[in-house]
Parts: sequence; structure tokens; C-alpha cells
Amino acid sequence: MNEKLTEAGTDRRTQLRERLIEAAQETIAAQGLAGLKARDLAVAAGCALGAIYTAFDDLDELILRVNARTLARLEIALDRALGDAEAEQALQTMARTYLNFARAEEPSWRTLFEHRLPQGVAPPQWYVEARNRLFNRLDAPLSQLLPGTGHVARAAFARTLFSAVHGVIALGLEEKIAETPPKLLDEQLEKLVRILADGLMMESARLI
Amino acid sequence: MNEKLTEAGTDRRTQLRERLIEAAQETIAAQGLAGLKARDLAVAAGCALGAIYTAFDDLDELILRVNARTLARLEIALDRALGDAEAEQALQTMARTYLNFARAEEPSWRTLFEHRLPQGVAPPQWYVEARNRLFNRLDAPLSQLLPGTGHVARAAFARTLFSAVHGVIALGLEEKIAETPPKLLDEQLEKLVRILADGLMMESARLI
DNA sequence: TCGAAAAATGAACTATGTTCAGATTCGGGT
DNA sequence: ACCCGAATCTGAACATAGTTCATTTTTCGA
Repeated sequence: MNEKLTEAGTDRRTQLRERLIEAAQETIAAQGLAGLKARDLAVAAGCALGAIYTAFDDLDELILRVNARTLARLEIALDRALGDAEAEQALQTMARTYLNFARAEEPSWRTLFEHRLPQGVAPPQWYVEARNRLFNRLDAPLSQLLPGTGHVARAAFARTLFSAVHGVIALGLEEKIAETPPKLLDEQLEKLVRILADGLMMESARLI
Repeated sequence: MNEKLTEAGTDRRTQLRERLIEAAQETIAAQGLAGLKARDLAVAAGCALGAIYTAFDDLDELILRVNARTLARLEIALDRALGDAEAEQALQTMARTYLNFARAEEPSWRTLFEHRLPQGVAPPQWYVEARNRLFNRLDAPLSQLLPGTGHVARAAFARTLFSAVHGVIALGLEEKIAETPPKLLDEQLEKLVRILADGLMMESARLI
């Protein structure tokens, strides 16, 4: 009967969920969120239209699952690129890796931010946590550039830095036609991070 | 017969367009883009459902018109706040004003970035221009902080700065439930701009 | 082997943007 | 004042969505 809800399992229900997530991921990667249609999804996953709703409450829940996987791939890319570089170099590498990821998986990446839950519905805890893990990646380099800052303050500023870099990339890749030329975007992002790192050093010097 | 297409005019067609833009603006301001429904809009504007499509090609065009007005209000807010303050102070004021505007008109503001045209459709020229005017607001303060930089390079970096600030605000106001506390967002934004201004001064000093 | 519980099915329902054939309104010419 | 053609408006009908649920099919323990 009803197995533990948190357990992975391999029963039919779980397999169906997996096939649906897989199919939705492929559609989103190829055509973006707007290309995801319940009927097409059912065909791709080899199930009936109604079966989608036996595996998930609605498409929103499914999309969140796809987003979680996109976040996981992004984390892997960041960890790989990071290696051991330090301080400003680490920040540069992470920003650059984030840009590369956004370019390589633009529809999936954009879906992370495009998708909105119905008004008043909060994203589930597991999703919020997955998102926050991203910001933590910035903690190490920041603690080098801002020694002596408290953990909480650093976490807050990590989020701010991430958001700033994200903003530059999100708007830079926008407007498919008159998009910022790739080379220019590369340069601008590097310049922004350099200026931020310089500013952080001054901030740090000011405290001494 | 057919008057010039670019002329404002006050014929029935133009009045209908105005009523529709007005009604759509109110709906978007109150309920966001997702709250905009063709049928409700027709009722609000006092016309038949089909009449919407005699005034606009589709809802996308109407939404762009609403966005243009939101941009215009944002520009007014920036100009008012700016006055004559200079350099870092000007940047701080603009960032702060942008945040205030986003908070005061969150659904309208969010619609500026949430709305996506169908794949492959470019936004009309008049809309792109309205958007770009925003970035130009940053040119004056930047030319103080980065004297001797060329106009083109400054324009590019103005866009980058705007995007960074936008990113912090956009992600900071997200997740209605676990949203960043307002006070913290205020502080983070100020800190980011201060660090950027500091970094810009170092950048500038390096060139001498 | 049987029967009840679980799972799957897909037609039907709801909600939404868009179209279009017909009705209505408008304006100029007589 | 009247008519008629052009412009405009109308809303039922259509197309496409997500979602539901009565029915059918499958599963599996007794």
C-alpha cells in the first residue's frame, strides 16, 4: 500500500513520474516553457492525458521538478569550473560559467525564472532550498575578499552579487533580435566583476 | 478617408484604443499580467470582445502599449528624483528610485520583463527605443565617474550597471512568501552601488 | 480463480485568445 | 431628408489550452 512519500521507489507511479519529467525536460530544453503542452507531453511519455494528473497535482509541480534538475546541472557546472581558484578569480570564473550555462541551455535556464506559480501559492520547501544552494557557492570566495565579515552578512551579500550577475546576463541575452553582441556581453560581465572585486577590496580596507 | 497612421487623432478608433489601454493598465497594475483577460477587458472598456481586435492586432500589442506607459512613469520618477546630485550620489538615488518604483508598481513593473512575444517576433522599434532611453539616464553620472571614456563604451556599461541593479531588485522582490526583508534589500542595494562606485574610481585611477 | 483496490483512460468541461459573417453606424452626395 | 456604400462593431463560433472524473483495465492478495 502507500509507501513512504519521500522514498524514491521504482513502482509504476514513480516510473511514470520519471518519464514525464524526462519528456518535459526535453521539451523545455528545445522549445522553452511555452512549448510545453499537456497533450504532447502525454504522447511523449507514452501515457494518457489524465495520467499526468495521477503523477503530479498539475503542470506547475512538474515544471518545478524540471527546474530542480536544471539547477542541479548548473551546480555541477559551477563546481567543475571552480576548482581551487581564489577570490576575484573565483568570482570571475563563476560569473563566466553562469553565462556559459545560460547560453548553452537558454530555454531551460530561462524557465527557472520565467515560471510563476499562481498568485499566493508558495514554492515548496525543497525547491527554495535547491535555489539557495546556488548562492552558497559564492560564500568561499567572498570570505576571502571580505575577511572578518559575519556569516549572515556574507550570505546576504552573496545573494546580492549573484543577482547582479544574473541581471546582466538575463537582460544581455534578451531581445532575440537586437541582443547584445556575445563578445560585448563577455567583456561587460568581466568588467562588472572586476569592478565589484575592486570595490570589495576598498570596502574591506576601509574596515581596518 | 484613411488619415495618417502615425497621427494621434480623436476618431472612434483612437478613442477605443485609449480606453483599452487604460483598462488594461488598471488590470495589470492591480492583478498583474496573468489577470488580463480579453473578455474582462472588453467589459471594462465598454466594447465587444471582437472590437479589441479592430483596435490592436492582438493582446501582445496592447501589452506593449501598457508597458510603454509604465516605462514613461519610471522615467518621470527617475528624472524627478535625480535633480542635480552627482556621481555616486546620483547612482545611489537612481537605484533607490528604481527600487521604490518597482515596489510601488510591482505588477506593472514586473510585466515589463515578464511579457514575452511569440518566438521569433521582434518587439517594434518604438518599444526598443523607449527601453533604451532608460539606460541613457545613467550616462551623465557615469561620465563623471569614468572621465575620458568614449561614449559607446559608457553606453554599454550604463546598460550593464542598470542590469546589475535590476537583477538585485528583481530577485529581491521575488518569492512573495520568503521575500528578502525590505530593510535588507534596501541595505544590499545601497551596498552594491557603493561598491560599484568605489570599483569604478579604482578603474578610473588605473587609467591615469 | 476471484474480487476489490489501484491505476489508467480519454471524453467532456472550463477557460482563454482569435476570427469572421452578419448587423449596425456613419457620412457624403443628391 | 433620403439613400447607399464604406467603415465599424458585434458576439457566436472556433481553436487550443489545462483539468476533471465516470468508466475501464490492471494488479495482486486471499
